Amino acid sequence: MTSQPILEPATDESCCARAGMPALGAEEAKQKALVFKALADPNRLRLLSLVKAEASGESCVCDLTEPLDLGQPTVSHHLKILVDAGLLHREKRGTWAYYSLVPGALEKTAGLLATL
Amino acid sequence: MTSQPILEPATDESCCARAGMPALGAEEAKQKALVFKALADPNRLRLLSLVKAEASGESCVCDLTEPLDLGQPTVSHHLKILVDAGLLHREKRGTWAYYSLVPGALEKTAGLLATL
DNA sequence: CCTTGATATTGATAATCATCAATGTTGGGT
DNA sequence: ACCCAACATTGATGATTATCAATATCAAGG
Repeated sequence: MTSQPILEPATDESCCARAGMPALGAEEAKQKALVFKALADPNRLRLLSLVKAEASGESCVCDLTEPLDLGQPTVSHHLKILVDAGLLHREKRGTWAYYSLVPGALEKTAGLLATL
Repeated sequence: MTSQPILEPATDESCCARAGMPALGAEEAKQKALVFKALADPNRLRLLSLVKAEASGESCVCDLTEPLDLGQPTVSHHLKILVDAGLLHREKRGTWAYYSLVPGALEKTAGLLATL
């Protein structure tokens, strides 16, 4: 059940980020921290980098397992975390699962830092 | 001893980030992950936000303890992590310790995402 | 000096996390 | 129907981590 993207929760209740509030609320902070948690692991950063570097824009798990020197279940686990964070998109075609960057997700994450 | 800033390691051996390398190396990834690890906690995000929101640009620990509903040692611990990551600057004046944003650190962190 | 107040550090504990081995699932070929 | 290949899930384990209580440091005032 743990599969709702964090980065675009399909809108909160209010339309835009808080107007002139003094500081980050507890709930907002928890949401934003989830995205950074997804980035807080070297192997996940490398996964993002590998997917981004792929000319076709997408990579399957088998292409990502070897360069990271990790087992396939571990790679799948990391990819799931990145998908749940809204950073990667997963598309299954046949036996393969293709992962690609969610367009604009990295930029949006960078924006989270600006609106702290 | 764990007090070297990550965000500006005073230069690696080579001058600039890798030129046309296919993907993030293991060592680079570990360094970048350290910064995101520092951001991967709701209370630390709120600390950054509180410091940023302060008109004077700096906050002492006593001002940060109450709004987060955390004990003073815990806040000090989080602040240390943010300082070690190169995000906050600490200046001790008298009995108080004043924390302020390192200029450009958040922007530089955002840049890390662009150069994945 | 002695006390007080503001922070930092240490030690302990419960929770979270990264990893792997084993197993489950599912789609394509024979 | 059967098997194989690609991927996901589960369970277990060792390593980090967030937190607090207790204690240490350290500067300013009396």
